[in-house]
Amino acid sequence: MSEIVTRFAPSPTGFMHIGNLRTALYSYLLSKSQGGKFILRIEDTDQVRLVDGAVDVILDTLKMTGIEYDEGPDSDGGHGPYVQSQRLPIYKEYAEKLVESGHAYYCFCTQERLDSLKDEKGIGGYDGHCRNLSAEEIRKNISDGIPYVIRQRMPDEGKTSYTDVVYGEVEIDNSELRDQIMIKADGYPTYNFCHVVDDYLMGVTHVVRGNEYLTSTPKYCLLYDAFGWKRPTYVHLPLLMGKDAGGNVSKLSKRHGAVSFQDLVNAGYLPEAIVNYIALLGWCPKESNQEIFSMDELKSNFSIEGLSKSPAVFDYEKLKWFNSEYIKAMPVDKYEEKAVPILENLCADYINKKKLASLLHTRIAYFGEIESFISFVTNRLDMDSSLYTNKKNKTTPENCREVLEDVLPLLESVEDWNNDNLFALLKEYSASKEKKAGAVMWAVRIAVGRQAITPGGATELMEVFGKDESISRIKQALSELS
RNA sequence: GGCUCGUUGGUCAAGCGGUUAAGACACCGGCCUCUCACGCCGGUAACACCAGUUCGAUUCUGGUACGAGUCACCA
Repeated sequence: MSEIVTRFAPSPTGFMHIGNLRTALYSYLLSKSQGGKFILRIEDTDQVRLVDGAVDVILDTLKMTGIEYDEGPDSDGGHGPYVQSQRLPIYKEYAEKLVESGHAYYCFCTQERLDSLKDEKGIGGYDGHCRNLSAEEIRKNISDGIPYVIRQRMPDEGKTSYTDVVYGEVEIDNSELRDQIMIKADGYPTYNFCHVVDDYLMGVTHVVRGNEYLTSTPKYCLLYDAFGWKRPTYVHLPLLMGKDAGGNVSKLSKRHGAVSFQDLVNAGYLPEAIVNYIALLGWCPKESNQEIFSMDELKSNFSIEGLSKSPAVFDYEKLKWFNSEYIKAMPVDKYEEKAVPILENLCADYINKKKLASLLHTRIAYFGEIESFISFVTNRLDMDSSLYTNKKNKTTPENCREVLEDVLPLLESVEDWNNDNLFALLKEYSASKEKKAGAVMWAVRIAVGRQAITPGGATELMEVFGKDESISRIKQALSELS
């Protein structure tokens, strides 16, 4: 059996759409699950849409996600160059071959004429106007400097079909196929043509790509046939969808929120969690209900039979769950490496960041969420004394005030200010007064935190704030209660 | 509009002729607990519709509806 070769062929648009990343992932996994080869190719033939630094975005993303290519722009495997704009002579040569064999032809039609062919809905369709130009006319037009493109000649009748690995048999009437442009007037090839040439020349055996190519694939099959090349195996993937506020589903785009890999990383999602989640959007392991997968596990578990046919809606809630699982699984030192700097940026010097970070560890779904959790730390919030009322612990503003008065001098005398000592102290106090520990804790927690729900209990909060700030907050609370 | 593909709970998704139709997220209860979170236990909720084929259809076939993709000198 010959080796499987797959590729990822993004356009350098400046950002990595999450759906595109998933395509890369599946392409990579398909190859690596079988010990095959994976190629990265940059499709930059649209000179109008070139963006500076866009290739770096692609390279960085693949690096961060652990999708490693065997051949690519910066690692030649003998099939280079891997950037299409550097392969222009190759496309020219192959296009000419097709002209010679009658599978393609020169077209000199103007944009105006093409536009006039479009219907009221703006749907175009070339009429084959230049199909049968004589050699004489072609020579004259070229020497007159009339711009031209090279078009693929589609069969007039019959059907073209192929077997897709996930969708099965796909058959299209040739009458549906337009004489598509292979080489543009600027001399650059179109995707429709050059990806076929490249895939063949680079030995790609399995073409993995989005479902939007399902119906144009017959044209590519015809190209393979015209060259006399063996067609690759096609693996079309269901699209990634987004749901808007109104509940409408459509192709995942910016209106649905953050959709680029970089956006998600910036929001504080971990690359491993993102990869894990998108791997499961359209693929499911066989004979297992496992959901948490490392890249190595994905490689060994991936199988093409697990691919789904139907589009999947990207669910930020589920992503959050994956991310929180990954955060919780982080070793403390690694977690602190990420969380503490964020807190240092946000909090005053006297705040115990490590402690705060540890309180947040099981509470945040992504790192960008930290800020929203700690407004009570960075400010003394406005509060209402009704917060002191708690039914379960039978607390009221009045009895909380008594507790705080009792407890203040006790706290002031604490030398070693940490959670364990503080907890023991308050526990002892509550026992001596025959109060519920919860009632004492409630009073202190509200006085110090100044909000109903806090990440952490009374004594944990006090450790975070340190002695001076804690005492100061209790004094303020007392003055507000009198 | 033509063509192509799709349709299991709100979302992801197992199932591949006979099942009490898995599991996960979300949601709702309960337990744990210095509030919340974590953790644990439990619950609500689905085969788009109509015909066939069959002893028997969520599973096979056809149609309908709905959704999506595509019809560029973009990929």
